[in-house]
Amino acid sequence: MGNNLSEFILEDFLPYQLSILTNRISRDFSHEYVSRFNLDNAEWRIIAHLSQVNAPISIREIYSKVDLEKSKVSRAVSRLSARAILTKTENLKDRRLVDLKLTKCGKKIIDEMTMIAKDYETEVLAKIEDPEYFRKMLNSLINDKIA
Amino acid sequence: MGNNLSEFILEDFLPYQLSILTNRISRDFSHEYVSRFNLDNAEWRIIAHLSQVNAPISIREIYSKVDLEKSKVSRAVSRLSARAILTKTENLKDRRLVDLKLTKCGKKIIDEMTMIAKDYETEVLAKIEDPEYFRKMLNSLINDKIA
DNA sequence: TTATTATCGTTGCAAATGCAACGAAGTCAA
DNA sequence: TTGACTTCGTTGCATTTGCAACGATAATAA
Repeated sequence: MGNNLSEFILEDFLPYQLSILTNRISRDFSHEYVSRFNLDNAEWRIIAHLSQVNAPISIREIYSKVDLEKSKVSRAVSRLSARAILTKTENLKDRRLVDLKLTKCGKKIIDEMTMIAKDYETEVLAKIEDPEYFRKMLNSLINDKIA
Repeated sequence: MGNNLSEFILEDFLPYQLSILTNRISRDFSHEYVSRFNLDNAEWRIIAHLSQVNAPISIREIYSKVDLEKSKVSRAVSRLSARAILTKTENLKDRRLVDLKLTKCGKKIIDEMTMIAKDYETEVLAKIEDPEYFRKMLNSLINDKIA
């Protein structure tokens, strides 16, 4: 009777599926840094990003690379600074900038989290047939070009 | 010198990658229902879900199936009702429940959005080598079992 | 029946969010 | 130099969010 060809099935819709999966994974993994170090997602990303760079970097550098709101980064950085997980110092070449740098405490956190993160990732990928290929396709979506 | 084996690369971390991709896709697609019908994500999901069911369904039914907060659904439903996109009526068998039902206006919206959503999905999937296989793996992650 | 417990949808409220505006600092051109 | 413009990080503020508590209804047990 009705034209079922035009039905819309939300559960099969790619953006919805991605959202469901991502939220679940995000929630799962966040449990690790919340329970151990009482960090939120922004704080976790900031620490993780900082750990990759040797030289001090600015707030601008962070929010442009790590997909977070400017004000969110600013506030998260303040909290992290208050907890001595990182230091904020004035950049002497350009005094508008703030130099951010992990403290020993911050490095300790990322060291511990690195192992946990890798384990978690392995655990998730174990659920799919061809993890390598999946990641390749994921990357091609992220980078907007055919893999 | 340093033990680089233990470095953590945020950009390669699966939960982070999924988050980036999902946010981008979500933002992209939301543009369609925001600009055309001034709906937010919760409203969109509610309409989409309602369109799949013939019988009226409750708020509880929606938030349990569609991964939204109870209060978010309640408020979104009120807005949609105020705009006559759906109707809220008391369920006579169980007066705690509310019967939700799309109006003609609501059906019109989902009809139009169905085509747009399908086109968008096709467009996204065109960026990967083997869309079928990708979806299969995505499903196995969502359903937590090996595909 | 009555008492207890559970479930429904709504709402109060504190916290989080995101935008825009701000002061401070730097850049550039006249 | 001066003045206009840009960029930096912070913050004010209105909106959104999510949790918990609530009244209303229903289910269960005594």
